[in-house]
Amino acid sequence: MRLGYPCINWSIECRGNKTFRLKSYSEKRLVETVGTNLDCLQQMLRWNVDHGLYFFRISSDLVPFASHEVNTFDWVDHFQSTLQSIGSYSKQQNIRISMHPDQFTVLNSKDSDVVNRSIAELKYHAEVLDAMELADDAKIQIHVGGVYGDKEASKTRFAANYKHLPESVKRRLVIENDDRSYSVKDCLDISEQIGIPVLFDSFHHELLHNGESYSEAILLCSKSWKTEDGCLMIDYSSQAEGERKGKHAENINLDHFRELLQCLDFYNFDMILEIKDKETSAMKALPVLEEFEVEVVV
DNA sequence: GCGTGTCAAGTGAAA
DNA sequence: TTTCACTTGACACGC
Repeated sequence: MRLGYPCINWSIECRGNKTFRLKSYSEKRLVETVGTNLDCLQQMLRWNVDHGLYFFRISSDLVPFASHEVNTFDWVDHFQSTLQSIGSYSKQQNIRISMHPDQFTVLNSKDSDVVNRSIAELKYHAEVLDAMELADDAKIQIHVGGVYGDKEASKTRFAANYKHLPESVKRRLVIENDDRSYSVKDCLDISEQIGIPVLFDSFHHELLHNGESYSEAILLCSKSWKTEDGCLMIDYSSQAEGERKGKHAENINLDHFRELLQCLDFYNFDMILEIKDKETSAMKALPVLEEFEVEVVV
């Protein structure tokens, strides 16, 4: 099992998700920003290896406006050697990489413009991982999308649009259960139709489910991952105390984390902690895994 | 320098 | 009908 956190490391000086306003777009600004972000990504990965964290989600802001029409710059070519070198380091260290396009990526939208922009965004994410020369186990995770008053039709539309995606996206795309529309069962229905792996989000599952235990849900999701996909990916979080339902915790609740681990029969998965203080919580979670004698990648 | 309104993009629930 | 939340932070304008 590998443990990680998303996008930002607060312990080091730099941020790997620097961006700027569309109004101030220029090729110079883009090159500077991407250069800074890649440099920081390298630093974060090294920090992670030094601290026993071998799973990392790269920020979608790595290349600002990557799928926007304003951006005609061939950033893949320009940053090829850097991307390749980061990818090579990741493979050498056995680091698992993922990405999570934001909420504007809606593959099952009823608006074809939204679908086309979503596909462009997915292509960008695939380009990053491809330029890093990562294997198919480096995934791009998205939610199923909107319901539009008819969930079954919207699931079918997702499956239909998926079939038209370029191969570079298909081999990396996975779907994740969300907290208000598409449960694990809904995702598995889609998976049965098109063979897409289902990423398990434990917090969303607490908020929206069909009565499956953690253990049952994880086993079911796990089966949707083929050998070349790598092991199941899990997103973990817990409720922020006294906050709106569904809000992610500021820091890890170790009792809650132990409760989840106690429910499980096997630990053959990689886990991202979606908790606000990022690497700090991940570092607190590592010793808990030891309590459960989970075999952690080192 | 600092305070703060706003940022490319979608959807649905809450206010 | 508008605002808010979503991995939210931080850019950049105006003083």
